[in-house]
Amino acid sequence: MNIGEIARRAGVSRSTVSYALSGKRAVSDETRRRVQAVIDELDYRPNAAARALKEGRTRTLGLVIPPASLRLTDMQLDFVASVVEAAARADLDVLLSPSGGDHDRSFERVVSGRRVDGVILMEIRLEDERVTRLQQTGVPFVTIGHTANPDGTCWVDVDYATLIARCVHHLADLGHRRIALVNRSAELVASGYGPAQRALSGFTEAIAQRGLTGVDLCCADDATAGAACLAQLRDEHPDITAIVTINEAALPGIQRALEQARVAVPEDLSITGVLARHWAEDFRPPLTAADVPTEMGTYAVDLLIERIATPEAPPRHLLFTPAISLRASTGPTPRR
Amino acid sequence: MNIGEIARRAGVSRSTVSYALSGKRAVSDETRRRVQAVIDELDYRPNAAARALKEGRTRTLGLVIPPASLRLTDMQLDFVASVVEAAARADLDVLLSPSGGDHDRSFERVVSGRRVDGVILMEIRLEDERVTRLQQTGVPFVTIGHTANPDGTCWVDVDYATLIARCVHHLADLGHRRIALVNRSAELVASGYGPAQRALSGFTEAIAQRGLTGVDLCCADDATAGAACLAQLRDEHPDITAIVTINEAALPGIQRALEQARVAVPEDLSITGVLARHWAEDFRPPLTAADVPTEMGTYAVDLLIERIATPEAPPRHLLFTPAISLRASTGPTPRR
DNA sequence: ATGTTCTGTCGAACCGATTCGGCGAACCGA
DNA sequence: TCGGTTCGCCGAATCGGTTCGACAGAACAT
Repeated sequence: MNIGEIARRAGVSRSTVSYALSGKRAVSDETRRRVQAVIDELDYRPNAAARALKEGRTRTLGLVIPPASLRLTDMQLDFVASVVEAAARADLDVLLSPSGGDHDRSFERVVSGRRVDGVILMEIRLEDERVTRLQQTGVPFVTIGHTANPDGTCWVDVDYATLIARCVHHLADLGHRRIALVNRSAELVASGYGPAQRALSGFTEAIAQRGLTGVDLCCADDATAGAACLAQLRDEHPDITAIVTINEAALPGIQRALEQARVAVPEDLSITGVLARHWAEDFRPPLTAADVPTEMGTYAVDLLIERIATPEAPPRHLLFTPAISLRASTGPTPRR
Repeated sequence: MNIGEIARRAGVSRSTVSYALSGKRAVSDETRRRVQAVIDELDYRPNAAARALKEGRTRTLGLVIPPASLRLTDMQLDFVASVVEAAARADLDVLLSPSGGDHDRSFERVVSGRRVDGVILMEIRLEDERVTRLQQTGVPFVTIGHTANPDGTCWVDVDYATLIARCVHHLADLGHRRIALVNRSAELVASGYGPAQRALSGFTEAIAQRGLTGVDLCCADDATAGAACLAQLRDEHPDITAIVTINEAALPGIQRALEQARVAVPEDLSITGVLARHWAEDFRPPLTAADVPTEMGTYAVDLLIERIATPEAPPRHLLFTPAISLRASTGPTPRR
């Protein structure tokens, strides 16, 4: 079922079939109808590889995801889903490549085998060799999160520093003087993971600015660690009256530990942070939090499409600073 | 940087470069070294589209996922991750296609544009038109979950019926007489979603076999619905002493409702079911449950690779029936 | 009647790989 | 010394599309 077969059956040349399909040159209505009839009958669709070879583009986007060993957070999952959805809307396919572990063959295939027109890179480190590699090969790319020197690249990101600072200010306005930051895991922080580092810097700055007392701790990304983290906090810093967090996976554990210790939210302890909306809403009581927009992936795809079209244009960035949604988990300092 | 450029610089013909790379014909060591040197210098990699066109295969697998609107469960996520990982090990790439919503253009591109060598289809309905479509086009495919008439197709699946029955028997052995099944959402059951339906049939059968009293309810896939479901259960069927479930997303809500109502597990109520291991382990107390294997995706990929190699071979199936892991959430019937 | 423009179609080149048939040189045994 | 193999390489065809130049015929202006 190639284009030649269609041409023969319709009694025209191969180029005419091509033009009838693409509309790039005029074709008489009569001919177009005849061609279309044959196409419908045989359920013909042009071979993607042949088209890609001739056109020099694949109509495919590469999405580099963290390896399966690191389990994806809900936010990352939302991101992948919205990327795929947005690409589908633009009639683009998405090729997945696990990377960051030892699957570098996959990454190499995707970036230098010209399998894709552009790449979206998630889980960026502040110093990331994959970015360097992409710049070398000249493949258009957009990162989710940004590196230490972000001016030369395209990216979308959440402004963790500002958002965490806003959370601190919100708590300070309510009268809180001693606040804890529950960050992501120690390994992530150590490896230069942007969100974790920027959350910390936003936290320390805001704490200093308001003259408060701040405690920051790392917490692995699971419920058990969350429970342990809350226990440790109440043990070592019993005077803390509010918590700020970006660690979604720890929330169920925190919830459990709170109930076990009979700590009432927000009467005894206020909780807020930067979280995917559904995590905030699933907590009891629902968490006052900056909701990370789920359409980040959509914006990344738009940016990438734009970059593919005009690679010489100066790189653009999108930094999201969503407003804090007031729910029920923050309140005035408890009286003792 | 095409193969002609390499040939010119190495002073050989294009075919020699190709043979040096593939090893399909003898090439002298001297020539091979010279070619390799040029390739390394220019960082050359063959154009994937050209190769796919000539070879008639793309070295790419298609993975059809549910659309983003339905949020993926953790089990599905594990599955996607393990598919991508297994494909990468076999030097295959994975093309994502959201389908089941209204993005059928994407599905059509993937299956009939010869963009992939084979397809993995997840979230199968008992009657699924996508399966019919794939059979029409003759693209090799493997489904995760199976349709009403499963003999003609390749699939991997979890034997929900048997596993849920085993859970019931386990509880019956402990003395429980009145057991509830917390199923997935009513819509899923209504739409003919296999796991939900087979869980139900396994449940009813085992209940009848042991002469027990069974209650089955549907529960939306989120924490709030989980809490509501447990409340309803304790309200309408206060004599229930054990719960069996396959609804992971409802667990945090169930946990919360239990703690609020001061119901002790397993002293007042036993809980078990078929769940991804990490959900079972994150519960307090850890749930006795049949752990759904995380490597399902690996098996699906293996099966698909096999099917691509020998499409005429009779279709194979893999039905998983993992043993129940005894943890701490089931115990003898409470004395009143 | 003649020259010009416009329409619709065709043929051929091309994208970048793989692969088959063939060919010269080296090597073998008789 | 000569016929037959083997080895290593080359040239050309091929996969299935897209696109450019050419061209016949109709429409139109002069």
